[in-house]
Amino acid sequence: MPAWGSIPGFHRVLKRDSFYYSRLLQCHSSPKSVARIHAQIIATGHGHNPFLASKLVSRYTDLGGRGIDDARRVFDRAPQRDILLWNVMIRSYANSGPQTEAIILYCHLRRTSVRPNCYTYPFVIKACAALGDENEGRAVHADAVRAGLDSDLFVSNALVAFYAKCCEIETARNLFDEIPVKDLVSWNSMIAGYSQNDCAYEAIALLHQMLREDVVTKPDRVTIAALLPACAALAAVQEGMWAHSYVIKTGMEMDARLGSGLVSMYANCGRLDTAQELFERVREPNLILYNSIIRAYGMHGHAKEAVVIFSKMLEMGIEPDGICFICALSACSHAGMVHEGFEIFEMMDSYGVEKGQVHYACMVDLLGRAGQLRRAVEFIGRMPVDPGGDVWGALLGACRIYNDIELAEEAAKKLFLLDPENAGRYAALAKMYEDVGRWEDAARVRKALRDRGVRKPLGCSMVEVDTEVHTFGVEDESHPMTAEIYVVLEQLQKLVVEDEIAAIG
DNA sequence: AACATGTACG
Repeated sequence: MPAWGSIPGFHRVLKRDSFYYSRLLQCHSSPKSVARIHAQIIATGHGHNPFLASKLVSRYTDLGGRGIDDARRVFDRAPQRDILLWNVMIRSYANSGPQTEAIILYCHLRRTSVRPNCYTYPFVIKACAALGDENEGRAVHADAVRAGLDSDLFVSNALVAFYAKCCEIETARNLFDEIPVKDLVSWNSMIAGYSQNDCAYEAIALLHQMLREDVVTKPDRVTIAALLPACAALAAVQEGMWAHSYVIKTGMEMDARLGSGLVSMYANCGRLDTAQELFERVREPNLILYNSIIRAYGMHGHAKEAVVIFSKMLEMGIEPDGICFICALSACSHAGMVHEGFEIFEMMDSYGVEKGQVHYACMVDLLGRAGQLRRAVEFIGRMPVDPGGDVWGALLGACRIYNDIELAEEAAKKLFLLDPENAGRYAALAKMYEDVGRWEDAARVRKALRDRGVRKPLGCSMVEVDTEVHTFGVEDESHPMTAEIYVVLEQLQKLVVEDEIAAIG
């Protein structure tokens, strides 16, 4: 702009119509120049032009921060609003928040004579998904049906993602199946939906359906990133390695999104070394990638490494979040690093991260596993918030290790009140009674458990051998090779004990 | 002017 202005007579050749300002906005992105062009638009009498208002709304929103407020001022002052202007303003709120504003604007729009079009619905539905507002989303869906736009591919894809986000995974699948010609986003939305709803098997099955049935649509980095949590959940190392090889084969850059998914997948499949190699390969690491690798070390008992990499992350200036502290604290607790755990716990305040139930539970677990049950109880007593099921559950787990039945009863009593549907914890108490021969008490707990009806499945480990997935639960004797497995398990336990003795001596 | 992606205690 300054360069053009310096050409003599330029302003006479160039007509300063709305297209001129539109182009001008296209090539200027700093807050100052956007504001200056905005002033010019008003000064030259183009302020009433809804097309320019749309451009300004988009531009201001792109600036980030408080830019969206400037965008809203442009929208509010526009003397006339066409559907484009409504759409870009709704889009701004859907993407940058507050998403409730997107919905409020849509409601205003419905009361005008301007008709929403096939661009409007994806924006509004996205806002509903971000808020998890199921009722509003259903209403918008109904509007789209009435407007005859629900068969639009973008609207359908947005609805699939929305219902998946609201845990209506079957509704999502039904809509997905209705899409006659699916595109990459259709497949990605549905695969991601399954992954996020703990339907790991379905996610992987759908990928295979995509590869089999849709010859034109090829998986991209979004497909892979959505698939990886499913591979991790099933410890499906074959599928996970296929995903990894696909990344390499198609020359995808190893960004933090793919990296964190792959790190977690390999860690869950027991391949810590591969997870570590992958972590180092990511050029621009971010918080989530660090969280993944810290958890990976922690879950494999390498707490020292987990803490080292946690410190390295802080040195790099990456701000930790609540999840990051959960990963670091649990690493400490599995390795008995009580002192380090408390240091990290105290750091939460200085980083402005709020301490949640899970963090307190980690600390109880840390003390409890280390055998400091009294200190754990004191810690619970000093908590500034009411201890929840997570906290009592951690204490109960520790009582189980150290056979403190009285304290276990106390913790279990609280758990019955707070978290009556969690079967695994009562099973732990019942097992303790059985260990000391208090069969009647054990039977009483198991009966109470049955009476409550809902039985959450117990946790289990999995391992994939060739093409078969084997699962193992606590006290599980259902596997055809149970006898052999327990022989090996006993050998391992002997090795661990010898190792511990060697470490002490 | 459009919809889809990663990390979480026991």
